[in-house]
Amino acid sequence: MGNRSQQFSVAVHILCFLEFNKKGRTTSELLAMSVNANPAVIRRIMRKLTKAGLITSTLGTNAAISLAQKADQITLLDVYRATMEDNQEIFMIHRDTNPTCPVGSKMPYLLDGVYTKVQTTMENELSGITIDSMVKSGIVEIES
Amino acid sequence: MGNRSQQFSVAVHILCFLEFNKKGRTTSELLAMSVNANPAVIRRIMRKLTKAGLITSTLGTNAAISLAQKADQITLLDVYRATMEDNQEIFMIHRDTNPTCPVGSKMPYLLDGVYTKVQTTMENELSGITIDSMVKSGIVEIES
DNA sequence: TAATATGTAACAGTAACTGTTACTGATACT
DNA sequence: AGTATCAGTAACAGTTACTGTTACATATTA
Repeated sequence: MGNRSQQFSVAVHILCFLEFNKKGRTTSELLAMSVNANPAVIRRIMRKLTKAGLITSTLGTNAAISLAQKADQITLLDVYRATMEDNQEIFMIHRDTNPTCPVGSKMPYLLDGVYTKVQTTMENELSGITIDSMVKSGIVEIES
Repeated sequence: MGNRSQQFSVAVHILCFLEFNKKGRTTSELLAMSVNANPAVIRRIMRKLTKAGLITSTLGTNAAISLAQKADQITLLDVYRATMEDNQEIFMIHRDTNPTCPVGSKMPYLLDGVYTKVQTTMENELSGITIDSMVKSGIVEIES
């Protein structure tokens, strides 16, 4: 139970790093060092962020990764949508209930309604937090 | 990613069933039929609900399961807390980051703050939904 | 052409949940 | 007393998903 994947957190980490180091050149190996994970893991998450239009990357000797949008326009909802691709739902619904039972036949529908409401609230909260605000609030002291 | 466990949903199902069938006798086998799952699965979840003080059960020939509180006082937050015991956190944080990196060293703390805020919002939403309201809104037609 | 770094595929290891069986223990009815 | 019933619990297999890792293909720059 609970969300066992750390991809959302690592994705936020990557984006914050890119914003923090925007004057320098960021590679997947550098990100891997900051996150303390394998470069392939970073690239696996990068693929989703690229697909979602949040980052861009170039190939070759001077390859570099950078934000595809301004940091104050990338919200945690964008990151959530990008990393949670398949499993967008906050809670899993047991849909294989007994269709002949007055309760069982209606539970999936009922839960759908309730979870949608909760999730919308959560997403509104996420949409109010930007990468820029996170970096500025927590990782500033070195930049002048 | 996302929450792969259906225990929260099944727990809500169980509680709604108990409220709906409060004039009858509910057994774990009856619940298993409504949920369409093995009775042991039901009992596994019942254990958590009992521990949290949401249901009571008796043993013996006429054993029965019933709500330990009035249905309009049991909220989905109670159910969430009961079933998510260990994994209360909505998102997993990658805590094994690089302590020598200005970004990596601060990410876990930053994410803690953000996630706590989001989770509080979600929990407030859950605390506004009761078992009684769910049953009344969706599973009423048979009761007069 | 060589070096560098991303893109991608494949595989093992691990963790968690569900499904299932089987047994124990408590209670009520005969 | 004795038996039937049903909750409580433990144990195990099967499945799924994520992380960690290696290896290779691909694109770009020097």
